[in-house]
Amino acid sequence: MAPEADAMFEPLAPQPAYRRVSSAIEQKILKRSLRPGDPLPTETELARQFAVNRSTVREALRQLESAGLVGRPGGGKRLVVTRPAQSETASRLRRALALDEVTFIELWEAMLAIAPRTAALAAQHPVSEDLAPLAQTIAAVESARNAEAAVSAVSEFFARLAALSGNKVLMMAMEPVTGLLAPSLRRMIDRVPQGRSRILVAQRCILEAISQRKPDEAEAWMRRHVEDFRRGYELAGIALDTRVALR
Amino acid sequence: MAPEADAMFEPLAPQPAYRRVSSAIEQKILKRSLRPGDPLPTETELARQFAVNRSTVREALRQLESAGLVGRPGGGKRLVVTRPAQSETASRLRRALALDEVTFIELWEAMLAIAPRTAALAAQHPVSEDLAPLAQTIAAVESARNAEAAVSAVSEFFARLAALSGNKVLMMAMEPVTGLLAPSLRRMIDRVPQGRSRILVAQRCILEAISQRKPDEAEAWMRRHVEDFRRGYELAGIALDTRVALR
DNA sequence: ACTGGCATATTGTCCGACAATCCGACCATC
DNA sequence: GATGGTCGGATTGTCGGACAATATGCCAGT
Repeated sequence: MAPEADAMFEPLAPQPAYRRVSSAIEQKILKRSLRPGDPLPTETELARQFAVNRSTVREALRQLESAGLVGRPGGGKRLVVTRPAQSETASRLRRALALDEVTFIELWEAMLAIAPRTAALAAQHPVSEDLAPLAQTIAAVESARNAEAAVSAVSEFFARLAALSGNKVLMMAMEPVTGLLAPSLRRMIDRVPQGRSRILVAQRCILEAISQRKPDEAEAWMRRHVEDFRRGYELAGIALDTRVALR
Repeated sequence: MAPEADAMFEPLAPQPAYRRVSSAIEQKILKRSLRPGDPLPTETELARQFAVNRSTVREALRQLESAGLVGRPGGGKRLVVTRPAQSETASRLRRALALDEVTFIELWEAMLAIAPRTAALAAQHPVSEDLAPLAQTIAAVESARNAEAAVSAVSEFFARLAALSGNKVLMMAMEPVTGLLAPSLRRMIDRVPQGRSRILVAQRCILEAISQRKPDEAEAWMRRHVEDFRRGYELAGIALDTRVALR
């Protein structure tokens, strides 16, 4: 990872002003002295405080905007501090993975690691969760007219499950994986006729295990479910090292 | 998540020019018609093509730069298309999780899901990997003078392990988790005297299992290792729902 | 209290300018 | 021929100023 381990000097790079400005504001946000909802000073005011031109401030603001640290909720005019929306972060992660030429098998392995534990957590968490949404997505998988709709319902199933687990880290990890797996799943459903019914059986069992608060059972079913997914993929005759693509 | 489900109309928001420009370039990159390494046209040229002012182009470029889609490798002047560096994406994810007030226990659960499978994969992958770096980080943990160094060596251990697994998704997932867990680990090591030696024992066993290509054993040891971590944390008398902070 | 209108502030976009510096070409030297 | 120096043009970083569109806040009127 460090190809120039023998380099004696760091390349000295005086950062441009727009980056220094954005870092300064970013630090304030990360240190929580600027908190979500707080409005930022106006561009002219920022320019005055940093003693730079407004254009420079604007470039800095665009960086923060792109990072999701500031935003314009409600289509307003002034920028306010915000936290990166989970969906935003997830899609960024998805993009990064896709550009990294991640293969199906890598995603599947990650899925195999994450999903079963997530199911177990969803089953064991004491919070009196509402299982209706989960059941709804199962129904959506069943009643979906085309493969497209079925696939997105399956993704939704995993997302809801992660939400039930109450674990934000797992939620954040799950979304990019299912999102990237979706096209593969779609092809699989197209080619393997019994695929959908097998998915439904597994989902129902998982739901059942969760509603009965049996973590081990939920975990086991989920593991089987994920493994089944891989089998279906092989059955569909697609190479495991196929690189995933964006939608 | 959709508080205005009864809204009849989407708020029509004609996006500002700088966003349209950045989206246009972004699309080209995501579609791979602009590929990493390709130099972008100059700002003036882009301004001409999009028929906007150079300032507007610059704001768009700052967005892409912040997204890691373009960069300036080697401190050059011209921007070239690049893929988001994994470290960059990981730190963004770390930030997002930290701002989301993720708790220790959530991170730990994610770790428990990811790390054992990662260890198993590292042990079973047929590639003739070099285990020396892994052994080195263990040595670093042992010889570390202060808690700070020990902690960063432990993080490094997990990162190397993920690298050995050859799974980019797991690598990407591991980094933010260990990074956010680091401060907790640090406090734990400070307060639990035998903590470090237990870590070392586990790490050696994992290394041993990997070098002997015993996935199950590696997985089991890693699970024990992670569970041990939690125990140490409780022993240190820190609440499990403590929110993690950045560095 | 709600509404509508008005002045002001703020953003989005443009123009033009200039210093710093990176790049490539050209040239001298060994 | 390879290395190193010089130079001019191209490109970026930053600045100042300008103006239209519109969000915001204030005030009057009902």
